[in-house]
Amino acid sequence: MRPDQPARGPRPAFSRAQLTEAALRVADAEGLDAISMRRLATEIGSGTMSLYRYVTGKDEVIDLMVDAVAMDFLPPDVPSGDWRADLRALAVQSRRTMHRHPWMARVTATRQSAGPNGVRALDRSLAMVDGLGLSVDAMLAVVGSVIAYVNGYVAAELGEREARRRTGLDVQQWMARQAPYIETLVKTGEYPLFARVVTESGRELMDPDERFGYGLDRLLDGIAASLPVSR
Amino acid sequence: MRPDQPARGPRPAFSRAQLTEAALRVADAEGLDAISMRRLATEIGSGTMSLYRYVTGKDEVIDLMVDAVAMDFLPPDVPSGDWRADLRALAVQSRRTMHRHPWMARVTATRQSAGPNGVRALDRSLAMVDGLGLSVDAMLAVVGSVIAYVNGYVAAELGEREARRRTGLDVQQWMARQAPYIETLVKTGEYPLFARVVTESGRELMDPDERFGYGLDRLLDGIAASLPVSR
DNA sequence: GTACAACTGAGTACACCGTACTCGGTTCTC
DNA sequence: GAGAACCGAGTACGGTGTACTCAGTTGTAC
Repeated sequence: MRPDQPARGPRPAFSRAQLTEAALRVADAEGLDAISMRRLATEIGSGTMSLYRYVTGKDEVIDLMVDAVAMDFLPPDVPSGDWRADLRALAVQSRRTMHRHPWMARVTATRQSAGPNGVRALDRSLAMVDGLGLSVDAMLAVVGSVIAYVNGYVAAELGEREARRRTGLDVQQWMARQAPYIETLVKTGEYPLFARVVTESGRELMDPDERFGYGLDRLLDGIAASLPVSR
Repeated sequence: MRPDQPARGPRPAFSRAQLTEAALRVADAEGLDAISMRRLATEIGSGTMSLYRYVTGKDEVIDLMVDAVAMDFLPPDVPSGDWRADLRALAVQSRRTMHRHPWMARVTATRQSAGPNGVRALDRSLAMVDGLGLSVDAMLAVVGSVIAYVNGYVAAELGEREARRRTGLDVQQWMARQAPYIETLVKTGEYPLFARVVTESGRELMDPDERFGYGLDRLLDGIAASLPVSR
């Protein structure tokens, strides 16, 4: 990493913080693909190559974005004492944050956040399950499995939304476009259960929040049952 | 979709199947980013734009790839009767397949596979938990949560590997490069549990397979406990 | 047997992208 | 005031996806 304030020379025209702020603004509004060095430069009012004075490349921009957002779902400093409530809140909060920053899921799925905020978040997450009689390794496995579930669930959730957003169609139009294909699939008779899902989903089943909570609670149930001393 | 064999005109020089085969070969060996229309064209020995006779665009190429691989982890036609063993096998098999095709996790995380093989896989997965007294909706939630966990876990797993692969360093060099940064984090004393992870991970804790199985079993435990009639 | 329509592969061109390298001008330290 | 250090910007290169055009080939219908 490069120093934030230089010793000599003219004062920088902007800061890394402003750069990340601009990047977040663009990505939140138009998706991750809208981010390019040229775009960020015009957004910030500077030359394209000037950005490379502040950042080694595009990858570092994304690292900065991730770490900035990581602050948003930083768990509280000290655990409440109820590990289950804490883990659940962590999951719900993570999902909420990823919904607010839809590009996030695509990134965190592939790249672990090793920035200061990311490490702090991990540390506090581990603290939630400390003192339950688990080894450090088991603690990692517990926290990791919850995070894996959240990331996987939200990624799938946002995948569909992203696909829709890219085509520029609204929900109605998009479903209308998919309908004939789904119809042919159902008509083949080869996918009986899929067909049941399609026909019964008319009366809107579980809403997404509920479904997310369902799997999460099953996971937490299983973790609770496996603790050395049940609490 | 366009017809596979045209009525009139010269016989096509290649087929969609050959195109997907080439794409899979490239992606498996060099990663998803190595795939470009120009690259695929030279790989197949044709002009770049000729590909667009077979495929609407790059997105469809990837759809075809996903559906081709989906065949690899197609669950058996008829469930064994042991839903838990079936779901577990599905998860393990999915993970194995994604390891064989490392680009897969990045794609399935974001885009659901709606091709024929993908739908068939979903259908058979649902069949595993049919007849357990669950509503179609609950069945979707159960299967979906397992898939979410697998996708999330494997994505994280492969993210690190991908990052390493892109730098071209082997495991030793890569860890050596990260070491000083981790050291400084530990030395701050602000991340006590993270520090414990680092210091205790010297004696190689759980191996990845075990850790994957740990979270998976917790999830399945929780699902089992929530079934209307325990089996 | 021939005309014609359909279809083929290939080429050209455009608007993007990330970033290596270079240069003149500004500002701080000594 | 002299000089080093650092700034912003510009140019250029090799890549990307794909819209559009065009000559050539092939099957079918008469």
